[in-house]
Amino acid sequence: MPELPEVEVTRRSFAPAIEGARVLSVFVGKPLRWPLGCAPDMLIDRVVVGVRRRGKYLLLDLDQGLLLLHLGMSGSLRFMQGEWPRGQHDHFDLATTEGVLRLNDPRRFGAVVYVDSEQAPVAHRLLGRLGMEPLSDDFRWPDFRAGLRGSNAAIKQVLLAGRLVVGVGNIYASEALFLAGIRPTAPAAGIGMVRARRLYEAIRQVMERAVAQGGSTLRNFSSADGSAGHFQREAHVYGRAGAPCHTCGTLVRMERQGQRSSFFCPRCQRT
DNA sequence: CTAACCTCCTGTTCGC
DNA sequence: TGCGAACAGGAGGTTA
Repeated sequence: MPELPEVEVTRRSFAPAIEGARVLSVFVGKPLRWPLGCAPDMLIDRVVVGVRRRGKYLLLDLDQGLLLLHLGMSGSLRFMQGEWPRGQHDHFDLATTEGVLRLNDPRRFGAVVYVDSEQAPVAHRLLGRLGMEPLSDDFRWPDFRAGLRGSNAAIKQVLLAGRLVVGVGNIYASEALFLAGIRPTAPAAGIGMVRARRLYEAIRQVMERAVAQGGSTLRNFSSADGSAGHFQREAHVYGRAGAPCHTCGTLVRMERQGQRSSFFCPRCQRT
């Protein structure tokens, strides 16, 4: 499941190669989460100026307008030169002078949306409420601390909501909370200064480490050059229900929280 | 405003 | 061995 590290690793794996490319043709397959928002042929002859990321969205800047790409649950991109056979889950192609950017997404929770500008209503609806970027300088401790204080919801839900900090999905929320010694169900506002600070550091640390490891490949994630990630080998709690905690040996527990599974060590994460 | 739930989708896993 | 049910969850939308 692509979270921030997977999206960032994907971005880095094709951004330099696609920069300056001119669009030759566009293929749109089965419907994704939202419609493209323009006639596919309208994109022909546009030039890809750069690739940015905001939260889990990739922003493909064109010389006029931009494409918002989201990988959803099961999406991955490939960027390659030449032609290669399209599989049944390949639902979008952007063929350019430098190669073909192709979205593969079996479950089709992903999206490719064209907008005229980041200020367009559609873009604003999708991007406007996003929280701080954990890997950037705008991830500020005072703001994070204040955000926690302001919510009585369970800390894991606050992290997943993305209004305070973006990009933290189910895997990395569980891992960061383990590193900080905080139980996923703890009310955000009740977390003390020291542990809140530890969580702030843990989010940064786990995101940086995951990017360095190429993300997590649980089923079939790979970056746009086809390489898999390795962070899943380092997971302390995610997917380890019933296995001994790396720190204390207590068996890791899995509990439903909201509609999701949360993993934690009942001893290292007491409250 | 918040919080809980619903929804989209298909490959994989599980129970009988 | 087969087959349907349950599960996986990002995240916007809906409802209370």
